[in-house]
Amino acid sequence: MIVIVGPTAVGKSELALHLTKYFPAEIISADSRQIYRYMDIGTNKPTPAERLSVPHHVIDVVEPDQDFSLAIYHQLANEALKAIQQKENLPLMVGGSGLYVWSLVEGWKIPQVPPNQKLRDQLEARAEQEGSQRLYLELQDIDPTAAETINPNNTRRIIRALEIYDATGQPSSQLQRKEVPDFPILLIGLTQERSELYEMIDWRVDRMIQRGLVEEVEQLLEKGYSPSLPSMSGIGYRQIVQFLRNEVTLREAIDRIKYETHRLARHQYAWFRPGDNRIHWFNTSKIKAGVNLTILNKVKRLVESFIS
RNA sequence: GGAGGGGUGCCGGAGUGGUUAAUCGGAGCAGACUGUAAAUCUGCCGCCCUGACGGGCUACGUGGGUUCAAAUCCUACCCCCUCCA
Repeated sequence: MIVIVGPTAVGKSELALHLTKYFPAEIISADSRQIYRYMDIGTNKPTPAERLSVPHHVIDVVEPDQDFSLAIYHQLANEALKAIQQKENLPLMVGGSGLYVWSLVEGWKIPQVPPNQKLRDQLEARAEQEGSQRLYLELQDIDPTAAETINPNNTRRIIRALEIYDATGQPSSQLQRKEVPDFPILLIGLTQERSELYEMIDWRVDRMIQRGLVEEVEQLLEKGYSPSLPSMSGIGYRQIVQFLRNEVTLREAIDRIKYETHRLARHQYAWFRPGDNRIHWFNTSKIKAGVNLTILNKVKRLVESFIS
């Protein structure tokens, strides 16, 4: 499997599409937002034409009001992977959702404990009243290892750890395993100087507006999707909803989308570190239109030697 | 021409004599992460020295002044905004 990682807007998809011209590849998306149907512009999904020319997996897999999670992603991506491998095509994973990427690349075994909404509501209410510290103390008691890595203020993660204990009687830290995949993986990372990346992001956000992001959000609202859904809380959607409710001007909404996307890019670097030597990094700084020929050729050679 | 309001750190915006390098928000920087992950959460954030404690320097439009002490009071000047004409 080839995996292309990096922050949003560096040109991962573009590079991937170029590669599919030279190799019989199919793309597996590792993007936590492109999974939602009807959310095309704001998530910068590949175009219908692109998706017609190359099979794309794990895109448009759920309705905006359906639950999604790492575990579901893990399963879908694994199924796609097996199917591609059976066809003897080259699986090409592309995406910026670090959690999703590493879960596959490192072969995480995710604790099979689906969300227990009743328990969650209950614990959330308690956190509200008694403070998350109280829950944290309980977690320390039953799962000290997990408690060590969870901040006492991070109610959401405390609750999940408690939820796992509630369901299995075991500390979540005991259930976390890795099973390294039995096939070789080539990791390619794209990076770019920070200020240039921010410019690319800003440009792309402006284009999303031109392409009709506001209308896309209006349509989602018309279809009855609540702004409080996780899907609608994604960057671009949340801010446009605020604009449509007259809480901010369009100008402000656009600025916020840009800033939030900058933050997203920074967070993505926490998952894909330029110092991580498992990743073959390519710097696209100073290159106007994303991926240029030099980099494409280098990557091509790398892939060629990898598959031979 | 007349009346009034205001100039604070990258931006917005508190603060009206000392405990203020200056609440808070944004931006920026750094980090955690195994069923919400574009989520949730954490740290830093004037400059210089220090790993940290701490120390030094410069700061609230500009120049004077009052005071032991001023972003906060007085004064002159510059600039901005609103209303009336």
